[in-house]
Amino acid sequence: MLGKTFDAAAVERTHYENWEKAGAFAADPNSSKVPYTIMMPPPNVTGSLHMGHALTFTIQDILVRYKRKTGNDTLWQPGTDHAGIATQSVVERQLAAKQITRRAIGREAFVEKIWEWKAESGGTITSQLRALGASPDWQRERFTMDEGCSDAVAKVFVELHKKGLIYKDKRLVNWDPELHTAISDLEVQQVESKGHLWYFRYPLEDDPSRHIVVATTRPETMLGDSGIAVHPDDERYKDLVGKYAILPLVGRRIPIVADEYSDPEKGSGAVKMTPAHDFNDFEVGRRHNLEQINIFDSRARINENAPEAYRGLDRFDARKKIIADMEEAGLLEQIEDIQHTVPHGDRSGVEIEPWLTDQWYCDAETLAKPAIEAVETGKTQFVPKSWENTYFDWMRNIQPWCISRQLWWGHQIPAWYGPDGSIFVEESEEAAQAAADAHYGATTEITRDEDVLDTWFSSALWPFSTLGWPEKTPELDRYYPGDVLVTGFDIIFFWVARMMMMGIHFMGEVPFSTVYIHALVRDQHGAKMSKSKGNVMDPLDLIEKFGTDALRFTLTAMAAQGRDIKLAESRVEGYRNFTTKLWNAARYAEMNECQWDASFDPKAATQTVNRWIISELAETEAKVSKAIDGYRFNDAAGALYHFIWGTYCDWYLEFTKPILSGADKAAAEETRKATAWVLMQAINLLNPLMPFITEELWSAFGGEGQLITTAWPDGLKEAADADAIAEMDWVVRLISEVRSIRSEMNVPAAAKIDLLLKDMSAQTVERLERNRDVIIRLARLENISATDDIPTGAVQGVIDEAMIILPIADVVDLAQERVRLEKDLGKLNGEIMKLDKKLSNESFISRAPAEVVEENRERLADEKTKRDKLAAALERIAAL
RNA sequence: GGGCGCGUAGCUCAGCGGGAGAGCACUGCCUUCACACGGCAGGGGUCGCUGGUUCAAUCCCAGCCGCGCCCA
Repeated sequence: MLGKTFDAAAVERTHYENWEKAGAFAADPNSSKVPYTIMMPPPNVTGSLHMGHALTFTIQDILVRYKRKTGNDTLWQPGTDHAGIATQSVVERQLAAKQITRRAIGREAFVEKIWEWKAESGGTITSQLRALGASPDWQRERFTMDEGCSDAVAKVFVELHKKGLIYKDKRLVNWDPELHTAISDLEVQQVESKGHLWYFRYPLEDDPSRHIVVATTRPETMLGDSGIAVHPDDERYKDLVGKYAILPLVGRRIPIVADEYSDPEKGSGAVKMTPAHDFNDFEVGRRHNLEQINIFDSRARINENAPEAYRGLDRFDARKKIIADMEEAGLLEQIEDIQHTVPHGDRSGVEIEPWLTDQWYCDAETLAKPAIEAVETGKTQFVPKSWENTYFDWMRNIQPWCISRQLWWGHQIPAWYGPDGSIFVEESEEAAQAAADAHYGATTEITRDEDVLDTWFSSALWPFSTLGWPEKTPELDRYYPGDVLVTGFDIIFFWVARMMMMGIHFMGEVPFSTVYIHALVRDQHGAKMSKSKGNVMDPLDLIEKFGTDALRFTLTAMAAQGRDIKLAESRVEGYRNFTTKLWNAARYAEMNECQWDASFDPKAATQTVNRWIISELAETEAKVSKAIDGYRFNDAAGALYHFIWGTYCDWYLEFTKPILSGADKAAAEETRKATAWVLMQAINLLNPLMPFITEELWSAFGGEGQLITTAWPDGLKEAADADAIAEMDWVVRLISEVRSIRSEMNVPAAAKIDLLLKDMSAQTVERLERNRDVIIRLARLENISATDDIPTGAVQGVIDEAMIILPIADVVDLAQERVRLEKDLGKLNGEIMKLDKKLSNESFISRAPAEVVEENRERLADEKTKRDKLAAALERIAAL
């Protein structure tokens, strides 16, 4: 016996364990079914489940569960990535609490500590994914730093290096002075902030009484200035180009050059050039052979390349001192308040310092070309399509990808150096040693590059490294390329772009044919969820409160393409109520001994009401399949919600109550079976969205095996019956009309009244006879009969050709009835006027498609019939 | 500055060339034998503004106003 409400917490764990035990999630490389592959973008091993995860994994899970049911051999490849900076920071903080630094214990011991931590807490996110009901093939779970993935990384690095697509270069990088590592452009957040523009006077070499004024937002960088740029067309400075200024506080002689980079409108029109500390200056400096003077150490303190007075100062202290010193020297002309963006590291939160270092780069431009073409030619398609623009824009302007990081946690770069700096890039130390020995002609000591690779380098290989590449495994052959990559737009650059580049280069094929970009989950007011704002909703809290199914269904129902999700707890509550509704429908079926019979043949149903619900089910199945196939998850959720609540519960279960208790045993028996059968089919359709409650009900009703591996309903269309739909639609409309009149006329809910019908067609008479009991029950009637007369003071309505007459003269307030009829007539007349106007328009008749014209004619006729009947009813009232 | 997107019922959003929809909220009635996490009925919208295309525009196009995001 089912309990009064669904207790999610009580059954979720059990069903999940049963699925895993039964191997329901497992891909089967030996299967003859068509493979369907989703590569789970690996979450950070340090992470814990947030709303974004909940959405993205719910969507992936729906696709995978659906495809399993529709006859595919599915591989949903799970795993985690090692999240270089994030993970290293966590462990460093733990050590710092004990006053230990990583340098103090050394690389080997430190990395060991991280592995220990990973063993301890690395399972958090995966266990939370289980709580969400995600069904990836856990047996195949991978980690970006496990042996196979690491081998793939080494091989890729070596191969790309041999082709010249990976190289070492001295360039400016985004340096995080807190974490002491280079970071990617994508890990830099531009923060809008208030700042100042300081105007400095730099004296001219040949006439120290004259100055050129430069404006800067970063005075401390002047210590590294090696030039001044002005616009070639700027009349103010034309005579100064080619001359020299003397850098104050330093005394260096620096050239004044003409370069279009300088904007005459901005500041003074003259810009100081610090090629070692600004990306734009770096480019200008290259064009004019300006010196690159690095004035910072790795902590962004002034180094030995600056005058002694400033050495050792932190960059912000140096700024204050320089401003003070310039002012004292009379060289500070003015200070302007400005609004500008300042780059910050998204992990450390500190200001990023553009810094000149030796780093490893990947030639992303070359790798991007085929990746761009693959999307242009449709080998990979974005859904929604508009995201292609974002992808193209980034890929076409891609910069060399800095892949080295000054961390200890990650894939150590497979490059070794000889005593003279010669580089040996090989997959193993032995191979590098052999190469070095051969190079030097004698056994020579080599040392390995200290740095590790960007985490995204290994994530880029995920679609094939997890399948065993570079080995030619059956899995690689079968599951590559994958079908769809599901992710948020903010990750297009991180995953999509890089997986595309590496996949095409090493596999010769795109890694996935579709990229589905879903929304971001925001709070109910549309603000991004963040810890500092305190508006974070924890999916695990919601799961605990309302159940996993309710959370999943909420996210699905709100996952409309191209729009962010503004999530409020009340929505989850609303869909929790939906699970309760479904649960109670099942409880009702159970109480009425509606038992599941797998052999029930929907095509053989004889009762109109059963043929009708089967037809509605068939339409729902079609809608849900179409919606999931088209990544329109909200449509799938909507169709199921409407069918289960609005059709099955609100109407079907009510329609069939008189049959169940009626005298026709055969009809009752068929209806019992149909009730259970339709419920079980609906549960099957709902299963990908709400896996737990559906599995629970499936077993409660004795469904064979587990619902997760039960095939999607098939052949429903053949059982659909348009006549049954038309008939029950008429019944619904009749009942609704009677109820509506009763309510408006304040007929007490408990009062049973008579219903008279006039002018019925033969078909209506038949429909009435077949559904008499149901109509009496649901419209709360005493009796229904046909009539030719309209009793005095009766209340009237219309359904199609027939008049609805409720002889309740004794309780009717005539004035109220007049108001009701006039209101209805008003609406009808409005409609009729619009249709009349349209149909009397010559161009409409001649240019609109014939079926549209015909449809409008029919509608007009229907509305007029109804209007005439109501008008007559109103006249009769007036005559009283 | 460049790009993308959004302005539809009180709120959150579907719809996107031919009769304005949903959920929640709201109002009234109902302790009807599955469900008050419920049932029945109902109110509420010049579909941001202005033009254009069309027989027909919430839907397509242009401009404007307002809002958001991404990139410089």
